Amino acid sequence: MDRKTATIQDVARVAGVSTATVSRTLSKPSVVAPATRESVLRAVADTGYRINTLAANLRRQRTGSVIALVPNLANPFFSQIFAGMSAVLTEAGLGLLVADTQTGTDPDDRLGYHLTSGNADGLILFDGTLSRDSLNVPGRPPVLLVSEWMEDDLPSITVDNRHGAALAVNHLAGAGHRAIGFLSGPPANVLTTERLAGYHAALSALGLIAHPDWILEGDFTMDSGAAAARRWMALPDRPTALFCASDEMAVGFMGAVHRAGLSVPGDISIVGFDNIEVAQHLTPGLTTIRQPRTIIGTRSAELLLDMIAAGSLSGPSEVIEVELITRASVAPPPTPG
Amino acid sequence: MDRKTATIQDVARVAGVSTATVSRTLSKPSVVAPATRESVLRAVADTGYRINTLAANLRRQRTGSVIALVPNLANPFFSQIFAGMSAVLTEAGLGLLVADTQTGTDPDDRLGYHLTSGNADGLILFDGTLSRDSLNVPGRPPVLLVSEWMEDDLPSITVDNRHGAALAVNHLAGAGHRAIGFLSGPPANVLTTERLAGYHAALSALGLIAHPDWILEGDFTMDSGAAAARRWMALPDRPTALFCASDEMAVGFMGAVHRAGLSVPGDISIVGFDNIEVAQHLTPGLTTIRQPRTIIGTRSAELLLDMIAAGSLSGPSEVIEVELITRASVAPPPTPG
DNA sequence: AACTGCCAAGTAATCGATTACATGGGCCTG
DNA sequence: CAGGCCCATGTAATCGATTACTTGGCAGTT
Repeated sequence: MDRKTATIQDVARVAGVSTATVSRTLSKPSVVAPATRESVLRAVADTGYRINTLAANLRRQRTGSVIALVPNLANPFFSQIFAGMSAVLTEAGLGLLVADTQTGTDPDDRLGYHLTSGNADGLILFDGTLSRDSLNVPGRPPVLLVSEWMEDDLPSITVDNRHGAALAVNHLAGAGHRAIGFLSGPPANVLTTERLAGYHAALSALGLIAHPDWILEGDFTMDSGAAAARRWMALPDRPTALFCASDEMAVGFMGAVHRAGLSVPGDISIVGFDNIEVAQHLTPGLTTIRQPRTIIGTRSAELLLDMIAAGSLSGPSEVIEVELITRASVAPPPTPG
Repeated sequence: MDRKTATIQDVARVAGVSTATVSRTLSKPSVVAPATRESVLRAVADTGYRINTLAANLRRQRTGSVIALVPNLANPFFSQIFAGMSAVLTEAGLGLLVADTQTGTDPDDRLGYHLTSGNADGLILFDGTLSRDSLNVPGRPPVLLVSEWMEDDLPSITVDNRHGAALAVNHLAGAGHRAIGFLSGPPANVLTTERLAGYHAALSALGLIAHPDWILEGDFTMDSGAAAARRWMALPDRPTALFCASDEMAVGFMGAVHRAGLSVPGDISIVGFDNIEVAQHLTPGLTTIRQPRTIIGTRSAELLLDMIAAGSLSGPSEVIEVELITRASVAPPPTPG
């Protein structure tokens, strides 16, 4: 019936107290006398009062939300991370706003916009292609860098990409492969450079060589994996095993190989990275490096909440461990001849 | 340097005008004299002023955001829809808050919370399992039901599930199949009932019968698809074709069939529903019914924006067409003997 | 009885914008 | 030249909470 919802004034009137008392009852009940508290709570129930977060946040100089800024919202890789983040943030009374850097104009502008808009108490940034200079804005909220970052002092959450690459390479070598290729992401991408570095390091440690032709370039998408497969098949001296920097590329690669009448793992063994859900349902099942995405999400939210609570732009960084998941896409190399 | 960001007062002082003029310059520039406008804009630039959305929204009695409430944030099906929604909402100056109904307690409570919290100017609801009664709260914002709804007068966006099912069945029948099964979602789910109805209708129209054993039950997940495959293989009289109510289940089904040494489409032809990205990279490529998810997202946002602008709880509903995508998972039935 | 101290509750300033209404100057018209 | 109008701008109330500061009452102490 009542179009407008009750305000704190209404509750105060009904309970016969001041608005200050109502506010206190709701935020720190311990400081109000039990009898008063009860009558306020009853008035709240009677009026159907809901706190107006906007007004509260304005007064408190906060926004009540955190923005997750991803390169591309349509990428399902993030959804599971969002779920973890959302659970933690909701618990803390914060909302999760999502936005991507591809809508509209320049990605760095988008970041700058969100940093200065004052729409968030904190930002979680997934896009490693953004310029670090964009973060130099006065009065910006705390920012946590996730996944695609490395090297510097800004608070971040990453996974151990080098170790993951080493796990993959060692597993392939363990199956008997000596010609192990790498399907990379975009060259400038940190995930690419880290996984590539891990790949090289692991090969050297094994005394194997990395032929430059064996490094194929993709962009993490399934389509780019399929394209890489066509290049691989055209190679005069094909590697017998391939470590793919993402499961998506591995899926595309396998699909294209099959379509060409070749077999995985008969003609080429494959290890992916991520452990996306479909990996275990493929034929053959995809051996891969698991990234614990829910944990990445929850830890990100937790670290950011700490920074927000501390009112600090700096905070700890964390490296999350990865794990080899063995399935059927790896077998000994084909016996020549 | 300055910890605090500039307020409208600062801009007014620098420009030598009143705050009203600054506000007007920013919101409806046409009503202020060009000279004044320019000096205000210069002052804005000089001070680095950013409008405080919280304060503006409080005054305007709106929140500046829309909540998308999905059953499960981790489900990648939604991410592409989010992308479409976000693009439209951002354009309109609104933020997209995401939340799921699984975190915390009772899903209906979660919906109720978001309806009354006053944190959103509108809600987009993807969870068809919620009770419609939950929407009966006074003073709630406009709500648009997406995808998992049917039948009533509330504004909604759906796809033509029956027609999609008919496309699938007709395609299978066209390849020569007479024993066509259906792999459903949860029985109570509207998508299930609609697609099942379409399946039955199409079979009748073709003069084919639907054997009850040929209706397998899943829950839209890959795992449930794999489980269904095991039940299918145990069937004394297996259908030679299967229409799956989701691509995810089709993926799981195909995987399990292959693992058992049978072949798709050699032993069974399959049509999915959704056209998820991986469908075209599977072996064989999955024939499926495409749902235009980006369009679902953009249209949802547009319809909701209309309702918000009109200040109305009601609005038009829309049915979005689906399309058959032909790939290699359908072939003529195996010749008996 | 007077004084001190403390606890619960009230008063009112404040967060930063928007906007209804008031004002004043310039121009046009008769 | 007086009257009326309009346009650009200023004044100040307002959105709905939080919270620093103040007040008043009661208990305990001497």
